[in-house]
Amino acid sequence: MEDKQVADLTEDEARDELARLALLLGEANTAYHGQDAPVMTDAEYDVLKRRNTEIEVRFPALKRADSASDQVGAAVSEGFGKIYHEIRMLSLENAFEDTEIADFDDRVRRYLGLTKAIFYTAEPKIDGLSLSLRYENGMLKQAATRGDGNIGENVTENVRTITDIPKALIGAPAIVEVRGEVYMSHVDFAALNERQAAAGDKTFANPRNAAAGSLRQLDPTITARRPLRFFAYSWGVLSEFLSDTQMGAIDWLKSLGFQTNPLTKLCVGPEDMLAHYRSIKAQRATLGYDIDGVVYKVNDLALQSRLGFRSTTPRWAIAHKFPAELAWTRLLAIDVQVGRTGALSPVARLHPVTVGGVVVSNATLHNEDYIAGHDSNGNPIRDAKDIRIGDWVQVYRAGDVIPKIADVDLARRLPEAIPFSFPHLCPECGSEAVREEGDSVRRCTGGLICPAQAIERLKHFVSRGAFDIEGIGAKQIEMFFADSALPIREPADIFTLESRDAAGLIRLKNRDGFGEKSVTNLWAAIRARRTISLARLIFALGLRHVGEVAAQDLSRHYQSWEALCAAVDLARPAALAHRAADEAENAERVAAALEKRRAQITLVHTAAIAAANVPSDSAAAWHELITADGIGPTLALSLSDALANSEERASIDRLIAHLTILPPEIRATQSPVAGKTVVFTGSLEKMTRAEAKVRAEALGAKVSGSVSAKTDLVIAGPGAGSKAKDAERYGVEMIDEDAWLALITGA
DNA sequence: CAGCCTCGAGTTCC
DNA sequence: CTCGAGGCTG
Repeated sequence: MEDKQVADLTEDEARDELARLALLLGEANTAYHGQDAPVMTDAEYDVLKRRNTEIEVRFPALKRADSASDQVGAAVSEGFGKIYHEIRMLSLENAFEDTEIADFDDRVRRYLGLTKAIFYTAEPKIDGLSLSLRYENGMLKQAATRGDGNIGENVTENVRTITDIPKALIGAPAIVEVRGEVYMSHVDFAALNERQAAAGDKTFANPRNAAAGSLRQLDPTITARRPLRFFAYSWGVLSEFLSDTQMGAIDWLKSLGFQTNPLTKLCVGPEDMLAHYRSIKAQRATLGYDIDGVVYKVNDLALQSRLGFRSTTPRWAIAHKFPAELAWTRLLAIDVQVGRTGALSPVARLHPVTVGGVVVSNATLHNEDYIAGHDSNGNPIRDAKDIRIGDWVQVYRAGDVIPKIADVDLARRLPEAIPFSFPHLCPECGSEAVREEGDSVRRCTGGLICPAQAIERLKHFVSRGAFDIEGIGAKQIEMFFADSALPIREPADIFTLESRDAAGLIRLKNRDGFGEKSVTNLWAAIRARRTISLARLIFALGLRHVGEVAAQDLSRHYQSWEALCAAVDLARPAALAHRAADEAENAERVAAALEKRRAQITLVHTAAIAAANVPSDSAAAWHELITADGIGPTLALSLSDALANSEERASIDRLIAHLTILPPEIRATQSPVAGKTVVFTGSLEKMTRAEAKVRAEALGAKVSGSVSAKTDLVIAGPGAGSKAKDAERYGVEMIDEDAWLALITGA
């Protein structure tokens, strides 16, 4: 049937064939996106996909809900449903040195205001995949991978085949989420690879990949034949909590029937933790499964909740990683890439070598000083080496991910090897590439003239946190940028794509990779993004120093694109005066060293003139900009430069013309301190300063360091000094710590 | 003004 | 994931 012409298929044959294709394409997609090796070439994939589309066109009624043709271009289906983690699955802060563990303990105790030693659990860090299991009324209901921490993949059916994971719990609360690590033992891994090889199937590079590949099988019967195991070590949502310590919770998980790691131990203070680390490290080879370090957690759960979280990691845990695996290989070439901001980044092309179970053929070389081994003044740089093409280099994967060069074997250096000369012209557009004083990167000055920068900025524009247009990813940007019939050269072009296509002679749908359906979907996806939040728009522009968070800050502060532009435009003279003053100050420093008085005097003079000519409303707009939350002079100047650049501005205006911009949502919060600016002063007795700040912010308050007319509330402990006086002077309400606690807990 | 924390921008492999 | 640097805190 596979070879039968589409025109000759009966309806039943077509249905079966679509099912077969769905399976094959699904597998290819999973393999392509996951950690597994690709199962087919792109060309083979295209042939199957085209056949799938042809059949669908002939038998529209048979089209499957999971049809691959619904995925546009190379954006392919995921194969698994998505599960939202009610409680985020976080990553851990990493430490490599013993001293970092003492630092961690110091930080924890300082934050809590404790001087005496505290208890930590220490357990091996299993090198597998984290998993969250949800039980309702004792029954396993859902299993999800970590994903990005917020949203994971639904692998419930596969997880049901893992014997270490109970399908039912006895005596458990109504809702229990258990978290832990899926892994494969060394023995099982070796046996699996032997079976795979015997059957002519691909073998896995390491147990971690084997576990990942097995868990992400679309067919649970395959997972069932893979020997996966599971250690429980944490939890998410619990309808009822039964312990007040980490160790107690682990014992509780064990009593529910989960495997917990036998090397989990309670330690007091850093020396004890390090001793257990060394003990685990010594046993590493005999454990029978891969571990990549030791995890320490504050044992007291009440303290854990006081410590809380930073943006991506808890403050109460740290992973102490084992030293990375190293491998020697030859450096074949050094290429220089150009990034979105014009940064020239050197990349090492290596003779392929296996490091930690993965074949590495590229490695980052950071910047030109890193390759030279010293900065532009000849001072040696920490960890950097004089690296030359042809050298034998030692490679490792930092954090087990990014390949880096650890060392160079000077004894094996060829006598003819010469130091790498870093280009001073952009390799992509030939513009001059300059290094700002004190900057470690050299940047192409070509701006949007440089094709590399233009492409990278477009890729950023359509990326996930920005416009996130389904069907236009990095690949499609490359394609459309080079396209002569239907080009995308700037963001606005994306929104004129459909009308240009309609008017064009060569229609998009007639070309490779785009069928009728995918074109329709693409237009729908683009239209859907004509309405966009202000924050996403600002972020998408890809201005230097303006990332996702800064974009949100700007959005929240100015509420509309017009208001933002008006403020930035108004602040322009003040911005220029600020820069002039900066340059004058720098010149002063240089002048002091080199006695270049004349140049300095000129700059100071220019700065003075610039400052004198700043209208007061401009100065006010500038002041508001740089005092807005999270915005400083560097970011403000970058923003100002971008909007004052006529070409850039015109390009942005062309884009805006196609958009409906949504103002930021006002955070609906009932807390009595929401939106208020509060200042803590004096000593606090029931909590530390840091805790107080975090709690206040969680309730929507803004915590400031100094009292001003804008302050709404001052919380004064004993020993409050000048800030209490300021509060009186500005007539700001002042309360003590107890009143504050009553206020926020009463809420 | 120094040190801490968070953010931005860079990169690899599959 | 990590480095460097911007912005904030003490």
